Amino acid sequence: MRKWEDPSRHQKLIAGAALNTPLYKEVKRLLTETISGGEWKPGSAIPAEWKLAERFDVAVGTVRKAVDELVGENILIRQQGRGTFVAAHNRARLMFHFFHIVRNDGSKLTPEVVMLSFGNGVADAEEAAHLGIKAGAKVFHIRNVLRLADEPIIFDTIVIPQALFPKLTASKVVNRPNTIYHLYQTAFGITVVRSAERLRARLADAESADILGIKVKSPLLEIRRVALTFNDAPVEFRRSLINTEHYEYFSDLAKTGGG
Amino acid sequence: MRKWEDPSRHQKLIAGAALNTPLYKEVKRLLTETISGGEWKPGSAIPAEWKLAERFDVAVGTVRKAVDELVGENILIRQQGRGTFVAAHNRARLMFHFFHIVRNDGSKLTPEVVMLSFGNGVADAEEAAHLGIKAGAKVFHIRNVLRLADEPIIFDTIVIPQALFPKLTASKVVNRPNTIYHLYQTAFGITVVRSAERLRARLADAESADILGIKVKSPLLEIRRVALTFNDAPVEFRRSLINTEHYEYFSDLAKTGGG
DNA sequence: AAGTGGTCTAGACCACCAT
DNA sequence: TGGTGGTCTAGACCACTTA
Repeated sequence: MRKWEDPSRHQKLIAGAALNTPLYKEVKRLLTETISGGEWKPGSAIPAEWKLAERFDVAVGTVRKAVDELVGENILIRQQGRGTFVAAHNRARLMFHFFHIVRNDGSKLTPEVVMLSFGNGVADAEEAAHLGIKAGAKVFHIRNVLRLADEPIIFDTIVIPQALFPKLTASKVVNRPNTIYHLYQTAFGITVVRSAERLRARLADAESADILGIKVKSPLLEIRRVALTFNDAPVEFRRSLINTEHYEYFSDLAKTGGG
Repeated sequence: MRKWEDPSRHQKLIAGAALNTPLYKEVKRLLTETISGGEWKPGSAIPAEWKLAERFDVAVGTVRKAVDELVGENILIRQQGRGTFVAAHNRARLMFHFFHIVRNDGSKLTPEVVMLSFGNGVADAEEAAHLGIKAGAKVFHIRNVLRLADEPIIFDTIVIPQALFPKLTASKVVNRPNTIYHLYQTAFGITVVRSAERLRARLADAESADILGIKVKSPLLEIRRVALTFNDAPVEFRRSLINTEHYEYFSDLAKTGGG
């Protein structure tokens, strides 16, 4: 009997998943687990598709469909002729997927990050809700100012649970050789895969006006971002205040799906 | 000779397309042309996949890959057991893909649209640039206030080229039975398929403060949206001013690709 | 030349919908 | 019961990278 003639192997592979789960969804889940479990490191290649097909005892086409979705979610990266790689955080990736500020003329600049403070603290109600932890749980608060073209444009407050980032110190943050998401990934094994953002307009208070070098009551764009890892588990809550006099936030939706 | 043994038929189908264009991209282009050309109307089913495969002389899998991308771009809608349909504009579609305002608690309300004015005019430099027309070209200006929970929250100014919407009148806009994008689609054959948005914070001037029932110099979120049809051709430029005291703009990126 | 992903084909069977 | 999309398989060949 050839394998596609055996109706039970599908259920065997699934082993506890919901009934009627497509095989490729199950393969996708196994791939995701293998990545988040650390068997394949960020930046390295995963096995060739035919090897994965053999390992999971499915057809190559089924593996391809699973990989297709993970590529669409920016978790894997395909390179024709080279292989398929686990996405690693670097400046280019951060700028492309997580930095949505452009100058009025549409050009995109890389910000210079200056840390203002690093502190131990506890989560307030809002922070706790966004991070899926209890109010009062220990967190780190990191405040940065982001400079574009030598002007302070963005005032960031980052909140992360101490439980996820044990023994993080200010010096580790300041002396990181790469982006902070790269630090999360390499030092704590936490990969940020997507984010959800909420935006509103507000007036600058005394502190943010001082930091951004503008007048009190100037208009500011406020972004609240929750950064998520696999299975939509929250990792970081970030509040950004942006002086949009010469910069804008852009949201190009769709365009993800096709070519 | 079986058809997959004939290496020339691929180039035959492409007929002038760039070299090495994948077949499914060509099929996608033909599907898009057939839709925008009006052979298949919004809301109606397109032929079954095996019929399309026969019509284009390709395998069903190739048709599926082309349709996959158009589904990802919200141009086609698949319904298992029923068929594949050309996406039609309606309230649900508008709310899901083009209305990104939620209440602070995350709930989404349907706005009540009240038209303030409808006028002939000419495009200024900014409007012309966004619409891909010449400054001074004739446009319609439509101003609306959008009410949520009986409060005026959004002040919209819509700019559309008269060349694309000949003989549009205020009464057609006011008496439309459905959304304005549905009107574009049914009365002018123009289907909005996606949009690109830029956001910033600004202070309310006298007019917007009056319309939104807030104080002058209150903070407002400004959205500039360009709505696009097939091949990214611009259709509408819209400037929205939003009172974000109790409402927010949300941007959930990714999540498009996978499930 | 060897290895990888990208495309294309062909056909089986399943799940769902309308009738 | 017939028709549709959804899944899965199997295998061919192409395009690209690396050595």
